[in-house]
Amino acid sequence: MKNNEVALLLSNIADLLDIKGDNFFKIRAYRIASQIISDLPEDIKIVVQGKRLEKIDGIGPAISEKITEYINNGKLLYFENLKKEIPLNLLEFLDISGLGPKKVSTLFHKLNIVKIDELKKACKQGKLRNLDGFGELTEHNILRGIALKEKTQGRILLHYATEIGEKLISYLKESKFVENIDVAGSLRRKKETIGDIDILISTQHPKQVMDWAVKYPDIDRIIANGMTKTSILLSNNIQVDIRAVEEKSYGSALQYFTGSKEHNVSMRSLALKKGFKLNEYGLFQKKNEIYITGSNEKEIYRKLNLSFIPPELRENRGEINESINDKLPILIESGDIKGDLHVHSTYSDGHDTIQTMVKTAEKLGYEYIGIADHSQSLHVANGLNYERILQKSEEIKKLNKTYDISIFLGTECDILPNGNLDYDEDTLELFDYIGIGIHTKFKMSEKEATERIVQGMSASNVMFLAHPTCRLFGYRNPIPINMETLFEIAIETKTALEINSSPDRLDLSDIHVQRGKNVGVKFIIGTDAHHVNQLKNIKYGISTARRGWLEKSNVLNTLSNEEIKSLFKN
DNA sequence: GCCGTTTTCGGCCCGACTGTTTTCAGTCG
Repeated sequence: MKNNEVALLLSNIADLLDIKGDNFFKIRAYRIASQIISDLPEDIKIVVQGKRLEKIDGIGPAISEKITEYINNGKLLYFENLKKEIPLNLLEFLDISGLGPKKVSTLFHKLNIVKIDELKKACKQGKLRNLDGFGELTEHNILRGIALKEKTQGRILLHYATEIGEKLISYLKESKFVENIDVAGSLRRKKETIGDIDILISTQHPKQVMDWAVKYPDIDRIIANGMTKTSILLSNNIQVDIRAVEEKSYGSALQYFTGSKEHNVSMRSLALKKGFKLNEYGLFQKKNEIYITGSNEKEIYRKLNLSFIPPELRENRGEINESINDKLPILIESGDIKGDLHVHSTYSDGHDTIQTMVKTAEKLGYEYIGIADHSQSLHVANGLNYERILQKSEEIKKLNKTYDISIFLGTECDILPNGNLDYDEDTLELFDYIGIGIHTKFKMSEKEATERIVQGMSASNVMFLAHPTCRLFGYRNPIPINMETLFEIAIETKTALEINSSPDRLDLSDIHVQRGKNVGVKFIIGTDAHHVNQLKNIKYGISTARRGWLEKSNVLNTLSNEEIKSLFKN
């Protein structure tokens, strides 16, 4: 699937035009188109073949023609020519904090700088300070920006950002001047990776709050420090933006700082159409600037005749239209989850005994838990052979007599490189239910990966496919599965696709979840817990499910104990 | 470059902070 490739192409065009100094709105049109394509719920190739590109809102004749040329020829002449004018290398400069398109353009046209090393050298030699708009401090800031870029690997994972956000909030709350406080930005939207952490505060004494904020013990340096906005860089290189507003603006500020940027642009356009003006200080009458509302976020949506849009949906993927028509999904919530069917124990590579896992599951209020250990050929994970499955089965039978919660005997059976499952049919009969997954030989072509998975899912009685793409953030790329085929076979074989809640997996991703939902795929949210503390990671799987627009009815483990049992051998 | 229940032309979200200026451009979110 070339969706991401096309999205990158459009985004590169936007950046190059930006450096070139082209029309702002034209550049924005390319950026919007790029996002639309990266969020597209189907294969771009099929859309092009069906001549349906131009029907997509935000894609007009010019961009449609360019995408079509790229899909058909594997190349776009317009882009090739653009690259001759502005070297593609320069796009890297835009990631340096403090450098934007205008300065990059000056660096290129006045000093012919196209590489980071050249830029570093020029800064150190003081060659930038005489350029228009540059000064000594600019040189210093660029060098610091480069150092930061080299040190950090970009975005941080959701669970890590969540922890840091919670720590910051409890510190900031120590100030008696803080009234309301919330995380905003991508952290509130629960994106799988977070760029920086946004925190919003309402207060009548912004100066005192900001003074307290910059005394946070873990600070590397203060980037900006104003009356309403402070940015700090933590010693772990994570940037935190803290904003302070008055009580009467808290709701509109929360709406604004939660984003996404694209969602906000659409919201503000909608407000303008209805005769309002929306900014972080409130919703105002357009003509006379009279304040209408602002203290409560829900009220902002209500006044615009929209049903409330949960933060996880605010990505400008059609949520505003659905909200206008009151057709937003009723998103799944943590209380809907009735059990976890992807849990490991000391029988394979888990850290804790079945009993320990069961006790915690009971505390979480679950009706059932499924212990799905690894299969025999996965020696590194102490996979179970026939005899040890029987032994485990006996233990589960005994525990079932002692606990109110139902304990199921499951497996996370390997799909071997040849597509066969790791147990024969007789052995598979021993389990209450069967989960399958890939844990070896990840290097495959799309054809090989897809065939391997299709064959695995086609075996009888498979309940779910665990961590479908096998990705591990910062460690392993997703295996190249053809998603459309995967969805088709999932529906045909009644196999659910897992949303793996492990923070470094979150697999399937939100986009794929939404695509699957649209064609009728069923999902299951599992933690893959190898330690009792990991059972609580279910919240990250739920976040992904919510970002993929899932309702309770799309997820199998929202079913009651009796209902889920009836699915086991179907 | 895209879009239209005011418009096929003329709009397109909007404010804070920094650093380089001497009233504002660039960057950021």
